[in-house]
Amino acid sequence: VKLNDVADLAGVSLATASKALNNRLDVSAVTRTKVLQAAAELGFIPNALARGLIAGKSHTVGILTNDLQGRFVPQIMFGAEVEIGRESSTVLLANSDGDPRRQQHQIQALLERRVDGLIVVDEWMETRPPIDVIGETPVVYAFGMSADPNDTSVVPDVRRGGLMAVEHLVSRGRRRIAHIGGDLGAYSAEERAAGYADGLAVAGLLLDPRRVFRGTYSESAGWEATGRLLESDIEFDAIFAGNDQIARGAIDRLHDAGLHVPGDVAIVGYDNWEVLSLHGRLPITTLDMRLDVLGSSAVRQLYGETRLSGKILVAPELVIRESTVGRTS
Amino acid sequence: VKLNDVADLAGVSLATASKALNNRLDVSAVTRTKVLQAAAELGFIPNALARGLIAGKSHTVGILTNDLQGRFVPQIMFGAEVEIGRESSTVLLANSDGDPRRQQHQIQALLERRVDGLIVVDEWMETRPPIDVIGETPVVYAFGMSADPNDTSVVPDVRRGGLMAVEHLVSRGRRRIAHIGGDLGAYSAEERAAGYADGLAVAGLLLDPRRVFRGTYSESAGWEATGRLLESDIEFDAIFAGNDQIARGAIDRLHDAGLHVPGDVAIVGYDNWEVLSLHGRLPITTLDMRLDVLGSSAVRQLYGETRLSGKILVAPELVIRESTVGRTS
DNA sequence: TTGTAGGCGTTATCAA
DNA sequence: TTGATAACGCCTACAA
Repeated sequence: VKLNDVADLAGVSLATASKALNNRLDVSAVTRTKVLQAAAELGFIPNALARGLIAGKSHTVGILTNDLQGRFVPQIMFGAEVEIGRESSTVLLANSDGDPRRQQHQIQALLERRVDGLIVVDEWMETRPPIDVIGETPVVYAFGMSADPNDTSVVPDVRRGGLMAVEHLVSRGRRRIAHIGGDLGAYSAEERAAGYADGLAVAGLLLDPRRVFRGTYSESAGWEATGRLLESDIEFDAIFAGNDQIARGAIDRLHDAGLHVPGDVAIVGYDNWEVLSLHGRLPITTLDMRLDVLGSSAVRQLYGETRLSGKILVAPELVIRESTVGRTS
Repeated sequence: VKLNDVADLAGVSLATASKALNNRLDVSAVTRTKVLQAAAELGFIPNALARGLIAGKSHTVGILTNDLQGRFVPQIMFGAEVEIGRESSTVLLANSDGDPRRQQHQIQALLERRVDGLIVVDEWMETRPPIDVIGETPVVYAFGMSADPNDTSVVPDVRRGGLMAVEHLVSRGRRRIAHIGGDLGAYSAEERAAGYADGLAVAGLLLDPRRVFRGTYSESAGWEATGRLLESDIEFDAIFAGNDQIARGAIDRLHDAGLHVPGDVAIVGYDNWEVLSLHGRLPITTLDMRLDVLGSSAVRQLYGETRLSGKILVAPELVIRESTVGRTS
């Protein structure tokens, strides 16, 4: 069933039917009603391919990722999808699963479908080579950062998050704040550590290197580093953990040592990974990167008149839970 | 740059250029090379909208979900995306976020774009009303089950998973196997409990109702139920947990009681949620629902000649880890 | 206010 | 083996 059929049933011309359905002004109210009725009766669904062919655009945005299963990508996609829907467009999804050859295929497929723009979403906050697009299609990077500084990359402000974590702990009266961070060399981990240093500086506290541990982003790393802290003679009344897994490991270790969280030691995590931070043994105060906001920002960059170059930072949000403000604190 | 430009540069007609690029037989080798060269030189990208307009299909599958952020949906999408790529099609993604009005919009948008089929992915394994599609577009449900038995629904065989869990524990010499299950009334929880009963029956063991606990799918539920088991005089040497969160809660509780896992009590979880099952304090033996397989099965149903009606079950896979075969067991 | 006709980029059907 | 030409379904000047 096509527009022609609708026009026939309504007893008008193809052109008039088109105008009526597209809410154009130069159609009488009676005609419009007739056409709408006919369309409804026939269950008419306009063909977006034909429309797109004429318009030269598809009302479609491509999202290119290489890790659908990660924990960050889906959240970013969520935010992006909402914003794309707001532009009455839809999402064309392509996942390369880390295979560059496959990715090139995917890009081709998306360009053939004439996406209005492309969002490249990484699972890791690292600098990455720009993708290879021929033509004018605008591209925005999300979470991962393009190596080309002229590209637009939307990323979480994790350094700020480190600062906020420390500020919060200081506001809870903590002064001897340790840091158990993630992988050495990882951008996100370095930035969080830098933010930690910022926070201490702002509070006028000395950064004691013996209170800083760096390992992997895992429970066991948090567990072990906390163990070493306990075994040493270094005093500490709070830990800023590089992520919620580390935080969970730290909490379990403190608990096993008979210490109370946050009574004896307050904990701040990062990522707000709810299975750990909200539904775990003890709800954890943590920094939410607002990946939904990040996703929608990326889309707005795509649609905006002027695309900013370089990194666009998205502020995190501190989510306060019992690991810093428990009743016994 | 369009096909016409390529034809001009190659010095052939539009029709010939088309044939050359589509690997049709009736083109001389020389001409084909000329055309391919011209296309490469111009960076020609065929317009899929024009193609789709003629073919009447878009080489695109719609994935409709209402919870992008869940932990099951992304995995299912992953499997589906791979399989859809294999058919050299792409994914049109739409997320209604649980809003029925929005969902109707999304369906409309996907149909307008002439998707070749629709996959409806739920975050919960529950019976759900079929979606309202006008026209011939085939629909397959994944994870959630359509209330209409004529529809095709691809779901994990969780009952079988319960059976496999018990069989595994029995094979490890356990005889007094407790079950801490998920929400009463939840399909997945009921089926897992039924599988637990199956497993005991197969092994010739008596189902002691005092060894069965039902609560929520949470760490705290696992923690508490295990506590009650410990406080009672009921003997148990293993727990089949309804999911990995419950399993983790149980493990922590046993640990706090000074018991060894799996030495004193072996634990099997469900879902293979890796943050808990693999990267947690103790790697957990668990059942993986093979959601990637589920996703690709759904796609195969869509593309297959004959679509099966009713539930299509996907077998789970037992992932053996230290919570049942630790060194001290 | 309505209708006619041309065109969007491609493929497919015929003739040449 | 090649090339005109008519679709595909819709939108939009422009004419009536």
